[in-house]
Amino acid sequence: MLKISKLTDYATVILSFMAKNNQRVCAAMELATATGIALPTVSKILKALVNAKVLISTRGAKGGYLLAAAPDKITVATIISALEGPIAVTECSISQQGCEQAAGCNISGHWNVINRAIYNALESVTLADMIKPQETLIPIASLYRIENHNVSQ
Amino acid sequence: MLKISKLTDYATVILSFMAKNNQRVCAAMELATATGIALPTVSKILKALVNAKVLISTRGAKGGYLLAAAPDKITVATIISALEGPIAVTECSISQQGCEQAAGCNISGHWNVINRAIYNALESVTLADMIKPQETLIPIASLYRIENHNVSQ
DNA sequence: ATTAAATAGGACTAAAATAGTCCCCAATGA
DNA sequence: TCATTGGGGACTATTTTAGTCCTATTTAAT
Repeated sequence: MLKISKLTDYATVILSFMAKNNQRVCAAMELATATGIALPTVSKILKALVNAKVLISTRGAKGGYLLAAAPDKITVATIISALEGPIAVTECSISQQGCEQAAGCNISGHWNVINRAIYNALESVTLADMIKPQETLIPIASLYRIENHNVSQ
Repeated sequence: MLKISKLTDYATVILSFMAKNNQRVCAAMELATATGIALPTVSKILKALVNAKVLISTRGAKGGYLLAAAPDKITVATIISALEGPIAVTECSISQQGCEQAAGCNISGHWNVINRAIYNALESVTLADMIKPQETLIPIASLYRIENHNVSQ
């Protein structure tokens, strides 16, 4: 199904909340309450986002988390790779080792093309887009081919 | 990491082999030998591809599998959805139920845009592309934005 | 100084998804 | 009629993901 993990999905919810409250430090506890996600899980996600430099943290009393950049500078690609590592459709596209498949694997170059395309798609949507009301979007769809979904599935 | 499953990866290897031997019926056993993938696993994949109408099967002695269409009509999107179901980055993009996340989930529309973009990317590459020598490709990359990968990850 | 409120890091467990195998049935050609 | 080949589905094992918890560290307030 080629899906993102639950944690990544949560991350977008958390970050959307923070984007709406822009420039205010939020404690993990507050975010847990606001989103309905359990505190330990929220913490885990926030830690990952800090490591990926999507968030900045301050420790100690009155500490918490803050977006490291403006919402329109934080892309979905960034969020996904913060929680799941590099965006790559196959293992072999990450490690340049190539796979051990004996025969017929000269395909990796093609996966790279696909990866690039997907990466660009994910790079085209930002946190700022995500907190816009739904009507105002559909813009990037026009960047991509919409026609001929004709092969049966 | 947003990756396809191992089985899907195998499927592309198997289908590539078949595309190169186009218009010849291949038995599961032959494909297992040719690709180095275990027979039961190959069978499982072939069954899924038949169900998705990517392959046509003939039973009985001298039976086997055949591509249901020309390699340039079989897209990567089709192969992935044959093995993994509909291509959708989030659960909620499939079932229109919406998610149970209490607060702040008006995001689904945005995921749909992303799904569409990814789907089109996967739809742009066919089996025929995959069996081409690597030099001859990189075409669809130009359909997508390549610039500004500037947000840190 | 001490304490309370926060995050950091990492170990651990539980749950779910994926991969892989196997068995018995149905079809077909020799 | 028998050997060969696919069909369907159950089952097990493995791996990944999700979720929790514990201990240490930092900092503001008193």
